[in-house]
Amino acid sequence: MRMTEGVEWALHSCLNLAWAGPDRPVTAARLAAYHELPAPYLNKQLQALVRAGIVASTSGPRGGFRLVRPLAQITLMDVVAAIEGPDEAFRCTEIRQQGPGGGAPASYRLPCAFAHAMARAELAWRRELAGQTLEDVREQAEAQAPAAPERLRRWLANG
Amino acid sequence: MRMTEGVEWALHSCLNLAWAGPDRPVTAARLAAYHELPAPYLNKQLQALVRAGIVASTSGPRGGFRLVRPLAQITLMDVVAAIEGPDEAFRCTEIRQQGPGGGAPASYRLPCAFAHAMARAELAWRRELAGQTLEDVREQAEAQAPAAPERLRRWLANG
DNA sequence: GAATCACTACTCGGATAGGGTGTGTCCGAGTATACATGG
DNA sequence: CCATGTATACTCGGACACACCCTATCCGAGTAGTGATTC
Repeated sequence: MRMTEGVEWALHSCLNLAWAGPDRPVTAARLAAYHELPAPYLNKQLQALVRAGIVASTSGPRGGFRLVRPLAQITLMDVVAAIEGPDEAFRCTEIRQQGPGGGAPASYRLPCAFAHAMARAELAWRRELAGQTLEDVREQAEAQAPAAPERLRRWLANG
Repeated sequence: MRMTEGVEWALHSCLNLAWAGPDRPVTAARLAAYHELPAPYLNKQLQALVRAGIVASTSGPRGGFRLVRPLAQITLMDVVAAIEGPDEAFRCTEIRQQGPGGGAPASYRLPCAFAHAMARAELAWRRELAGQTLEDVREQAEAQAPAAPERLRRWLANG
């Protein structure tokens, strides 16, 4: 089981957008260059964030992306769902119904016990993701590197 | 994010092995036929369970697979780890260190705040998986379909 | 009749191809800006 | 000097190839059973 690379990019991009401030949008090319990421592909991930209503985009000169709401109102779950999609990791294909092992169809009113157990675990995962906001992460990140926000702003201004 | 199909197969196979009883091993071909699965590929998954020490294999005539320990001592985490591998879903590639965004290396003693947050969620997921044994699932499954174990044993005997 | 040996059939195990999803890239639609032009 | 229309440059957005991992498969190594053979 492996999560898409784009999730990490989207998370850092959201944090960078918050540090950049709401004054003017930041283009995908700038966000990508700041961490040496392929710009068109990061653009693709940002589009997913737009569809999820996390960031907003502006076309044309002086356009770019900006956060729609403050970091405190963006959970990790929001970003993961935006990039990875809403599907669950474990998808029960109901093999119990196939072949000689599949008995009377009346037994299949209730969901597969394995699927239920796996869903329970995924629920715990989602709950934990939904309980942490990007604001929490920002505080930790700034405690580790207090100069990071200012460095980003300078780099954006001088570019 | 998507979990391998083989996890579902491995889980049902373990349950079927428990229902078959410890008297004699069951071949991969029989286990596969019972749910109309591709036999060679299921064999591959069973090999992973062997490497993980969950089932044991016997070669030659009257060979096959059998459970090493009772279902109560096999957690969902054991099976998932055996099939999916030990790697975490979210793998931090430390993009924060790349490009102009990467500041002084001294800031990177501590792990990335995003990676820490994601790891916390995955820990909750793993904890939930480790808290449920196959015995728990067996009880639920037999409550839903009490005839299932006997049907499997009959089918194995008549095959 | 019993033990031994070789043969056979059967099973797992790892090495080998194909398909789907993520990864990376490109070009076109749309817009704010800047400039030239006319009043 | 100011308003207007136009051309321009820049940005996002979706459509297009490539690569890797999961899926599916095959054949060889090893083993238990079986039968013939010999003492």
